[in-house]
Amino acid sequence: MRKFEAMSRLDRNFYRRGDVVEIARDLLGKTLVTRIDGRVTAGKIVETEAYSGRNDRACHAHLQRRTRRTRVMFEEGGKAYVYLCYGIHHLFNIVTNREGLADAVLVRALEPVEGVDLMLKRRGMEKLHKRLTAGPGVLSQAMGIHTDHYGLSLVDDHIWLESGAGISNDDIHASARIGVDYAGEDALKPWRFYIKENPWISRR
DNA sequence: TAGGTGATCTTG
DNA sequence: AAGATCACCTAT
Repeated sequence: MRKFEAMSRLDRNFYRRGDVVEIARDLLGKTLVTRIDGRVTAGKIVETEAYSGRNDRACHAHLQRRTRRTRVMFEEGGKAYVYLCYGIHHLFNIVTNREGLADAVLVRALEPVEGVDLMLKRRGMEKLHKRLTAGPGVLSQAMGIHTDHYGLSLVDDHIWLESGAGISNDDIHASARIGVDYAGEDALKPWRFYIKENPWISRR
């Protein structure tokens, strides 16, 4: 039996709630699962960042423009927003909120749960090391997520999330988001969340 | 600390 | 049409 089979898949009501910051916190401890070409990999989410389409210059959709890249963020919550960053890295985001309200949560780090051998192979690594899934670019590579998955429903059978034991507020640390200095004062919003003391987060 | 890499956005 | 920018990662 797989470790996550005792859990249950998050449904669309989880993603369609209106408070993206709350959802970013709730996502800690949930398990992200991919089944690609019939092969399953899974990891527990240990670090996230919230992005709001309104009043947040760090969000790609904050100007309300629906481009080929930002389009999915305006769709109803529960879909994958994957984009290419710095020409190299595929970053995986979870779209939230109702149609027309463009919020998303970036998944920044995972603790490997299943399919470690396949993750290592995708990463070109020999041995298990924190670098396997600590960081938004590397975790997407380990899980096999790339821009072909743009717009996929997270209630479907390719990429989805499983519930898990919740993380108590005492065990969650909030801090400023990483790499968003261009956003001015919005860069100071404490919208990065991670599980305290967890060895798999992307930065200390 | 610097450089790679390509989509996206801004400027002229 | 060209240049700047960018939710990163790896190796010195």
